[in-house]
Amino acid sequence: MVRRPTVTSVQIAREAGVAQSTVSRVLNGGSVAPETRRRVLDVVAKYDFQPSQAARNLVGARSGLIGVVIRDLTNPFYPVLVKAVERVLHERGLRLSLVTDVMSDEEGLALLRREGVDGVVFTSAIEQEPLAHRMLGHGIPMVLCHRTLRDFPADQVEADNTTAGELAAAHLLDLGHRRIAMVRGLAGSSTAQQRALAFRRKVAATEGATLTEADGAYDYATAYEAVRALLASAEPPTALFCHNDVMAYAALNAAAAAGVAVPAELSVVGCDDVPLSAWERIDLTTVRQPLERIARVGVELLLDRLESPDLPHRHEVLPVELVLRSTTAPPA
Amino acid sequence: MVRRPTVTSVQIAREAGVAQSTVSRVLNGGSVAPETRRRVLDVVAKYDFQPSQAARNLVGARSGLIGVVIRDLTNPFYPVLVKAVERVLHERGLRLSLVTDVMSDEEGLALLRREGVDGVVFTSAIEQEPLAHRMLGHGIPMVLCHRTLRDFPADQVEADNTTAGELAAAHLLDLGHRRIAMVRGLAGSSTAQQRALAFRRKVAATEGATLTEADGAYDYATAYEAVRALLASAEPPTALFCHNDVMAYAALNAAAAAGVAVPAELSVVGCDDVPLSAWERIDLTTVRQPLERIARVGVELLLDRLESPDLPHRHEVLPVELVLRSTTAPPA
DNA sequence: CTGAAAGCGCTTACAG
DNA sequence: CTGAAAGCGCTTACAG
Repeated sequence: MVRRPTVTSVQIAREAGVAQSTVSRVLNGGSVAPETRRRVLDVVAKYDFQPSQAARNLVGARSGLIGVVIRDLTNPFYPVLVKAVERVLHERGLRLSLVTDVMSDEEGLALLRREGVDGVVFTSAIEQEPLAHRMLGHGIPMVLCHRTLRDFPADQVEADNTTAGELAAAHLLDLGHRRIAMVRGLAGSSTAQQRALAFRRKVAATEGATLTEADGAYDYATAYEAVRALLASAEPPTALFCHNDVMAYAALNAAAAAGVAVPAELSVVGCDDVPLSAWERIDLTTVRQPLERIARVGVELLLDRLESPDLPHRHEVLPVELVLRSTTAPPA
Repeated sequence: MVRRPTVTSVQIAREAGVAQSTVSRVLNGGSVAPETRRRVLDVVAKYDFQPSQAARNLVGARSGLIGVVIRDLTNPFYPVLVKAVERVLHERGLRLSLVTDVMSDEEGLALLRREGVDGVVFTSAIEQEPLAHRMLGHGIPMVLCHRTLRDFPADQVEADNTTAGELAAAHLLDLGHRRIAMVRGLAGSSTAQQRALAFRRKVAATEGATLTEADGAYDYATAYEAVRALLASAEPPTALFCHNDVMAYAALNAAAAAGVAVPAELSVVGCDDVPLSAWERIDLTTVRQPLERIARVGVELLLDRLESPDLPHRHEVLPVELVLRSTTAPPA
């Protein structure tokens, strides 16, 4: 393939009768005489000139690229998060470089390094998993956004997952449920750990309440199977806390498949409150995470750090709230 | 911010005792003596060297970047499409540069030009809208993927939307419905136009059948309101064809809100068949588009064109199928 | 097979 | 305010 011809700043300079460096100054806001600036901008407009990002990155201190590490884009949680991150980045004139589960951690890291990202918004950290540590080792500024890591030397933002677990437990216990189950999120994720811990503690403190747990890995299919098994057991639970909304949908669907009425025979509480959950056909009682704010604060922490690398690390915890809808009720 | 120090090919060369161009040859598969190659690769491995993509882009004929233009990432249709596109690109060693509705068309085009994308997968073409034409005008190779444009000089792939409209109409008519409504997709989109035309034709050919139309713009909220209005009319339809699944979900939810039983009082057919539609709580009868194949064929058409710019334009139409689930039944 | 050199298109000191 | 020049880190002919 032949490189298609592109207008460069040299050609703009020639046509405007100035030095190439003057074109650069006009575009980057250096001091230029008004008349000169006008002449240059006229030629820029004439060709709709767009300076090469590759050349800029090569010479400049920043690439304007921010890596965003997620996992499965088809989990409805992530598009909401990515969109919010993208919006904030775009407001600041930054671009997003997406790393998903289409590639391995190894490949993702290599890509972000080759692309020279200025920083990374890491949303899917897992304890005992080296990717986040390796990134930091390569000197890439990073914010842990949504999922966090204990004692990790970086800025972090997350929802108050402890309160999330407590709110879910308190709600189900207050309704009178005692045979309770929990479908956990991905092992090693801070969100699952914190929600599980808080939920367990609250249930354990209640006379006569029993808790069964299953691993749902934040995955629809895994959770569906886990709930199917729970409902088929000798003493099925009357209430279920799922660590995210997607697993709660799986629970609702598995219950429907098993002929178990929600909420009459089974109460279900999720966690996230993605838009789907408000649909009449779903109408899920869930703990709302402030997703937009998590994204915005995450990006802002990262940008602050790019400005001031020596700032002490910050760790923001954002409030959650229980959203009551129609998937919970007192036990039969 | 200070540029953080990065290992370059010059340093690799020095440490391996070879010329910098030899390092480049090792990495890009030029002819190098096995012993030399080994020495270089040892040093590359020692530092986990990643060559700068910016420098590569600046000098090379290709950037390895493919623009992917979508609109709303939170419409569950797009994550599926983007993921499929990303997977194919990754198999070919290419990266994706995402343009969404977070930015204007103007900004998106400027970005793709600055980034020097090798080509663009355009998924959201609209008739009477200049973005696709302007891209082509800038000499950017392009494939119209999913939505197409009449007489547009580029490769195109789409589902057989005419058959989609016919299948939906035939199904509802066969069930005995005569008071039928259609919620149209975005005006100017080929998908909405083709589906509408075929559906109308089929209904018009049926004695006694009437068709009411509403604009849903492929948007949940718009469709919800449209269906609410339809159901509140003096002679509400007994069957509904929505031009995509998201609008069908809106219809199901609006029906639930209005106390209209589906399918007893209202049959609903969608179009897409995204994973959600198979959920027990939704269980939507819909026309399946081969999304993965649309994405794969789209990327392949584009890559073929990058290899051979003078190939005649191809236009692929992929088959659809009706997926019967529980949102349709004979009228009461 | 290997090295020296040119050059991709910019930004950024440095002079004037 | 403006221009000439260096240089970012690579790939790609071109010699040898």
